[in-house]
Amino acid sequence: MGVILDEIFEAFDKNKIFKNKGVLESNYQPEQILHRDEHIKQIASILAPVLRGEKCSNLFLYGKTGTGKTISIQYVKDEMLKRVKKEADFALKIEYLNCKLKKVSDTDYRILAELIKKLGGQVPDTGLPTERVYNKFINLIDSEKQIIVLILDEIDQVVKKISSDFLYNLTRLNNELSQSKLCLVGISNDLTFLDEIDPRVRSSLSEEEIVFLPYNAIQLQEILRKRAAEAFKEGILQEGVIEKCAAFSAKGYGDARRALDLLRVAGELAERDKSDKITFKHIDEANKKLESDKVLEIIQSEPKPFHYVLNSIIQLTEQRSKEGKSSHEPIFTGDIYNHYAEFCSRNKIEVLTQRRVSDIIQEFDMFGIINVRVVSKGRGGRMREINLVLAQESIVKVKEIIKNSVDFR
DNA sequence: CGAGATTCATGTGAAGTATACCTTTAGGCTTAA
DNA sequence: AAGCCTAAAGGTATACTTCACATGAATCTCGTA
Repeated sequence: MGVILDEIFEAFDKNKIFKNKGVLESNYQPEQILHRDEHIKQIASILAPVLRGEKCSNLFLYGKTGTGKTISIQYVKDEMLKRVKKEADFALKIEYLNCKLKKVSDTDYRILAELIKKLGGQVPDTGLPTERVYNKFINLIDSEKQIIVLILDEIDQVVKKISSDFLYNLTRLNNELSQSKLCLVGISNDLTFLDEIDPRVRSSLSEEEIVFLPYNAIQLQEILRKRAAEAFKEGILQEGVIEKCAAFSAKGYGDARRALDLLRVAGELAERDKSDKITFKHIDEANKKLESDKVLEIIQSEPKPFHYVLNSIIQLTEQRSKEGKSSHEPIFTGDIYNHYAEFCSRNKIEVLTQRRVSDIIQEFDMFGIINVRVVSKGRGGRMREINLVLAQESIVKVKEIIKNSVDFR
């Protein structure tokens, strides 16, 4: 019955492009994963002991973004959870946590808090001694006989922001548990991650390792075709669009997630255009849009002081380009700080120290909003040379955001 | 003329401060037996 | 007497400041060819 209704609704739907947009969204879990059979088999065989209530080896997955790490582990996770219900003399919990999420990323405290929440406990956002949160976590795990698989995605972020002590503690946790067992699955985008961490952690965390290599252009195309067939209506893709999407992101190291985003946004743009085809033009536009959206989101979530600094950077950049294209003088830390300080005092905003502004500039660099290079001008001193790397259209939007956060006189 | 010392303007690390939250604890008040 | 609420006490995380030292090449100094 439902199927029939679907058909009716679809027939009446004015939407010419999408059949099922969800297929292209990043949290979509396809029932079949292309080109990752080997990886999935490996993961499954390593984690299999868990189904019998035994501890399995800790596992470490790495590969660049969009190489199918997350989707593969999720797939195995779901399959295992399906299977475990039949025989239940112990509880099996598999928890997935993306350590890069804004609310999680900063401290070990937050990660633990998040894990506890996922396991059904309660923890406030701040205030508790970290030690106590650890204990709470241990108690929660050990309260009943169970086996827990913790999947920590983007685990490199944790170590970058915190320290490897956190991971060390986690790997040692099994010693403190009496009834339960804990298995760790780490996922990292950073291929050099393992080399940089404490060897003690390294040996225990990566008892097993699986490397995910990027998809090549042909594999990407197959993946895109398959998804596109489910997501779009028949015949709305211009010839070569799939290839172009694949090419766009194969350049960026075969990132499948990005390729799918590209396809989805291109579809949305085509829809807005009232076009009945997705063309190359839409792909190009989608590419730009994705770039600027990412940046805008970051900027929007930053606190006000960041906006003031960014404001100075933008204004100085525009000044420089107006003055004369020939000179094209770069901007330096000092310029920004002076402009910023003047701007703040003019608007009666508290002025931050140079030290702090320096850190803020560095953070902008990490976000990719800015390109920064430390240059020494000999006796002229040593400073950062700063280049804004935003497209013109996103600069306009950034200005909007900033304007809203500044209380002009 | 060239090697080594100086110097500039800021990078960068460590440690300290202020603020915002959080739990625990203890005292006072209410409630029910 | 037990239960509940509230305020004070005691902790932590975070954003920022202060202090102090590190950088690295243009420039200066000065001995030497």
